[in-house]
Amino acid sequence: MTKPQNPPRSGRRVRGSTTGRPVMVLLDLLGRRWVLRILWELRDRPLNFRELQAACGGISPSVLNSRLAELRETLIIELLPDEGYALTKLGRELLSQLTPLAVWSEKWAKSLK
Amino acid sequence: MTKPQNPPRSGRRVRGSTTGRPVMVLLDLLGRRWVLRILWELRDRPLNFRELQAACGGISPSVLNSRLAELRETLIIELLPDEGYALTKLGRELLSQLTPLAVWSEKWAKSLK
DNA sequence: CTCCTTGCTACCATTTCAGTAGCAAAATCT
DNA sequence: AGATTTTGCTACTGAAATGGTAGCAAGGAG
Repeated sequence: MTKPQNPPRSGRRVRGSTTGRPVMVLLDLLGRRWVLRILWELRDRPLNFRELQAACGGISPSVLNSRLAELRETLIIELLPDEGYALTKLGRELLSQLTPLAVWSEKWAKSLK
Repeated sequence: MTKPQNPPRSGRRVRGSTTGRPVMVLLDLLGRRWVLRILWELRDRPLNFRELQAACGGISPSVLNSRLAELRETLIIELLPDEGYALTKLGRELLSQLTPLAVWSEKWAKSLK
């Protein structure tokens, strides 16, 4: 990883019907394709663009790039020169609230069989 | 709400690159448009189809219908005659893990300003 | 210089979603 | 009973998001 280059483009559009309440904005953000997955893949360590792309099973770079831009604008991840994309402090807080889902999902999977 | 009618169609396709691990399947499900929002709107009480549609800010009925079908197949919600769509026991467990996000989102919103 | 890696853009085919109209069945009214 | 309203849901079309591939510009290595 080499270029910390261009800063996040500002002006993220708020889609749909978020009434402006933070929880709605958050659900809206997390509900976008690949966002949860990206956070999940960054749980252990920073990954660079192509590592992240591979970890997400070959997500197309254009989509990955726009998701990363959105997550950077919202201060959930950051791009560290020579390290790659990493969760910020906020991002780690958010992820910590998501990790119980991994446990629950096991139980859920059993119910589905 | 009147017709408990046709049962959920089986055979939900697993999109993208879920490796089959339950947590991946879950993140994939939750990452679909409107899913988190639907769960959120059902947090207090069952809602019928049109109430839910209104609560989600006018989501188109075709999309709502397919999301509801998916959530029913995965046993997260159910359609109760004379009550409407409601979280199942599993669904309530899932939602309870999501509610801390509402608190966190307030803090997050302050950081964004 | 050449070769490789990396972040990212461009382009187009495919899928998904939005938005509206409206139907069939059940409930409600008269 | 007949008429009207409500409700779950489908159909259809245009718009938007995504998938998939190719490849560029810049930095590093040799």
